[in-house]
Amino acid sequence: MVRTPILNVATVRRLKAFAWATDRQVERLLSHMRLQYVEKRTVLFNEGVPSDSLYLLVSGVAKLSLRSPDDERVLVSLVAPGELFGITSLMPGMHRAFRSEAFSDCWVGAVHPEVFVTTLLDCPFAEFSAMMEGTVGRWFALLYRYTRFQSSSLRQKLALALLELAQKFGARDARGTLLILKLTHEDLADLVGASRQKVTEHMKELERQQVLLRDRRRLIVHPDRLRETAGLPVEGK
Amino acid sequence: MVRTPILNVATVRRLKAFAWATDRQVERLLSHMRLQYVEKRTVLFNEGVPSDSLYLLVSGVAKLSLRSPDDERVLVSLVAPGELFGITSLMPGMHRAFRSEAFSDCWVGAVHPEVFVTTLLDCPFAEFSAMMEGTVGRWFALLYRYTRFQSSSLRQKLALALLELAQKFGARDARGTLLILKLTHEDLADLVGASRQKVTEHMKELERQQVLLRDRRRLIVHPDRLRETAGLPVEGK
DNA sequence: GCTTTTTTGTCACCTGGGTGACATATAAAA
DNA sequence: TTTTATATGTCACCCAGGTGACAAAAAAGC
Repeated sequence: MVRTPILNVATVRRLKAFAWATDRQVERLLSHMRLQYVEKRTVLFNEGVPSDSLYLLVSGVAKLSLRSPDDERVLVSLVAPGELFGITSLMPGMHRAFRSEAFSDCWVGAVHPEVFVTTLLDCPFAEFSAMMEGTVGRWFALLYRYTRFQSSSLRQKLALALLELAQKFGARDARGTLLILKLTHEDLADLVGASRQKVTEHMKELERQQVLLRDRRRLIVHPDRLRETAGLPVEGK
Repeated sequence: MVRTPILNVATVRRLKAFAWATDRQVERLLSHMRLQYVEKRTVLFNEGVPSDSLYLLVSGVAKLSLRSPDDERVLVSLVAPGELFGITSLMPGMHRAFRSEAFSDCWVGAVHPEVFVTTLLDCPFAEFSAMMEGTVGRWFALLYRYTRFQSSSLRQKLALALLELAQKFGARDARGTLLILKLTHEDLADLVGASRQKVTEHMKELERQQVLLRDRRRLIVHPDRLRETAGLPVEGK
């Protein structure tokens, strides 16, 4: 059996966690923290599930990963002792963006996000949470896209980028979603990190496959088919 | 000359900005907002400069980009009307991560981050700011790494990943920074999205170039040289 | 209208990195 | 120790995507 570590203010300070909080705040927070032992390779939470806890890594190394279209694991990040993780729980109704599992045997402290916020910030959780969503929510979406890029072909990257654009700049249209934006192939190339020529080739091909069409210099995309070519689960099936 | 748009509560609601805020809060916020016209291609802020304003895109399209090692521009994201951007200003002392420029002619509203937080959240800016840093700061670092990946060779990606690991898991050592972590080449490959074999080749080469060395199964890296191979500006020059 | 500039489409050719296969070295288990 | 499993090193071969070059088509100016 493994010895349970002592988790008090001094330990927290050594870990350099919650550096901005007062001793009193840290103490209160610790009194609400459930300490748990997680054995190497054990999954703490899976991507896509509702997120109801915030975690502090006390010892060991945790791992955040993502399942790619072709069913490979992308290692997104390794979490070091003292780091907070599982922060999707700070945004309202947001599901886990990554899977988290123990990279080595770990001790992890779990708190309810409400307790975390109200203890350290003295402001209602709902307000803080909405604020987070409104400010960093989109950045999170960006991170999500970029982590997906990692294991994607150019075709898939294009589809992902176009999907994001459709969400931001799309207007419903009889033929699909119209992008109210004049984009050159070069812009798209810069966005997905590819050469202009290859983007032209793939766009032609996507057009041929009826994933998108062009009306003069405006794009009309078909989000469902884009999701399919991007290797994402298609909505409603 | 261009007509100045009217920015009132109704407009804000139409833009779906600050959806969680009350009318009163939005009104107060607007009274502190400086509206400005930004002509296509004009730079609003540059990467690396101190960040003292938070922006709301009122109309037009803004662009966030990044200069890569080989001096190319990576287009990180296009900002749509109603989006907040420049959110590094919400974290204490953080500099701009990206350059922002007008992709088309834009109207932009600027506020001081303090005003933003205190108006919408009723909590001291310093506390909120520290909280943001402690929770989403690291995610921002991740986004930074991934956007850099976009235009990097495998060698550079490896260097970037190792640098991040050195920051998180590094311990000073006579010979450099020791990573207190047992990593296989396969782990590294998953982290940078490459094949195990190529990682082995590049690691050998980095070892030959004295960028890193190995003591049994532990890595000792030389951060400055890593920064150099990653194409990042080397500290202190 | 005509001219100039920007964007698109299509080549042929090159290269970084993926793949499979295998030998060797190192660590863990017995 | 010996055995077994896991990691590392190296190769030959293939392919997605980069590069340069140039023609055709659209836009933008005039």
